[in-house]
Amino acid sequence: MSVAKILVVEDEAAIRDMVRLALDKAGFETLEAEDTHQALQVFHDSRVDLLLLDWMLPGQSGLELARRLQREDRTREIPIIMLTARVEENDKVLGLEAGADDYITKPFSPRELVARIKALLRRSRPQAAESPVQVENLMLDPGSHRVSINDHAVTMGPTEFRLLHFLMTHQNRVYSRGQLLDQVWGHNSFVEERTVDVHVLRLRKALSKDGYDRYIQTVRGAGYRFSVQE
Amino acid sequence: MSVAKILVVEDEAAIRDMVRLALDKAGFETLEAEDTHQALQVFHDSRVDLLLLDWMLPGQSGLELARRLQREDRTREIPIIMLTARVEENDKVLGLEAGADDYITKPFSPRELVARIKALLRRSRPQAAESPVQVENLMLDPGSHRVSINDHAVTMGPTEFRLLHFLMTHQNRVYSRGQLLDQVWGHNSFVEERTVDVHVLRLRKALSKDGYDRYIQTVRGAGYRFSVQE
DNA sequence: GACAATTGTAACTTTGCTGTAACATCGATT
DNA sequence: AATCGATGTTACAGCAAAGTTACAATTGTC
Repeated sequence: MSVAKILVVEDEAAIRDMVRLALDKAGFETLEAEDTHQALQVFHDSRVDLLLLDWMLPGQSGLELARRLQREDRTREIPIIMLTARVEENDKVLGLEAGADDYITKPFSPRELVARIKALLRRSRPQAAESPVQVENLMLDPGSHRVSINDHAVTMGPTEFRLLHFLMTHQNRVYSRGQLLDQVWGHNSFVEERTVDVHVLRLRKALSKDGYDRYIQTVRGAGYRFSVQE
Repeated sequence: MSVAKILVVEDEAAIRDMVRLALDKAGFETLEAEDTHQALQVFHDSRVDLLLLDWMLPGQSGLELARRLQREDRTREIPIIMLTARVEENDKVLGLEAGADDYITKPFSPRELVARIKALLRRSRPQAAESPVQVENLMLDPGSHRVSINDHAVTMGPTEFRLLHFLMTHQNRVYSRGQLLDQVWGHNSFVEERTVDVHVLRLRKALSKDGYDRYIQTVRGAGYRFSVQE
């Protein structure tokens, strides 16, 4: 996850523009939607890391959208910041109940907005703060996004990194190509299952130093496994 | 469930043909219906694992069919992918609300279609994590797909693994070759019964360490049995 | 905008599993 | 012990799964 994608759901074009300007400047990628329907569309088509949601929307309200996202696995973990037009206690309470993680009242400064977003992303992205995983002299550190063998850096592509991370944190269990696609590539990718093989090959090449590729094991007819044994 | 059955509800013959071609090639079994009425007929007559539903149908719309399936227990769990002719916001939202799990807009590539189907089938059939089985020092763990005797790894082919798993979870009962073919090979396999003998032999060889092959017992005239006794 | 890195796919190669037939052995029945 | 059906064993051809390579397309970087 290089750049966080932030979806802004807001009917007023002026506010959308202002928000986008602020987010672009802060280095985020901005997605936009004017209403709930468009928002669902965006959720379907791309990964969203954080949702900026206006509470007062034409048609289906932001509240309903939030509740809906709570119901589905794929969207449940996405942090939500709600935008409220004024300090209305009732809205806030409802919003927090519906799964909003934070709120900000208009008018707000771009600086405050960005600060809240960063804070929330930091908190809700355990991956970034996750602890390093080590197996013998093979070490993977999610924080610095580095892999090393005997303190000697090992290079690999992003996909291989995610694959290794998943496997190291789920040792001794066999995962089918399909499961790995779900876990490592994400839920809606149209990728051939055999593609997994190629990335396993690349990962093995990267780990071949000191024979650490032996831990990436093939289980014929079942999938792949990370294990120290055998 | 060896081969997934997919029902295609689509009025245009050209698209039906294209879809069937793609599904056949991907190894799925295809059922077809031109309208809602025929579709209900198919649901009545056979098991359906996934529904590909055109949204624009003559007569009763796909939307109504989806809602109807939601109402009945037997069909509620069937995942639905809807086919929409064009990007029509309203349709998509209505569809997702009516219980569609995914949608795909025409024109679509066979590859994308198959990929989405596979992903959906994978997700909607979460394999229950099976627990390890142990008999004395013989241990079989479905999760890691491993067999060991006295903590020492034992290797065998996929079929022997499935056979041993079945036998260990159904001890002290005799199974005929025919029954074993059904249980271990799958319900519609055209395999000689004597093939079972060969795999039993291979399994026995694999278990011969410490004499664990003695648990795979022949019951003359009846079949095979896994038992600790005798 | 040129260059490098990464990704996904297809094609080809290699590996080893699977199913079958043929032959050997065993056990029961006469 | 002779016979016959059932089971054990072996060998092998075909095939499916996994490994590998090359490449085109995309993406990121300077």
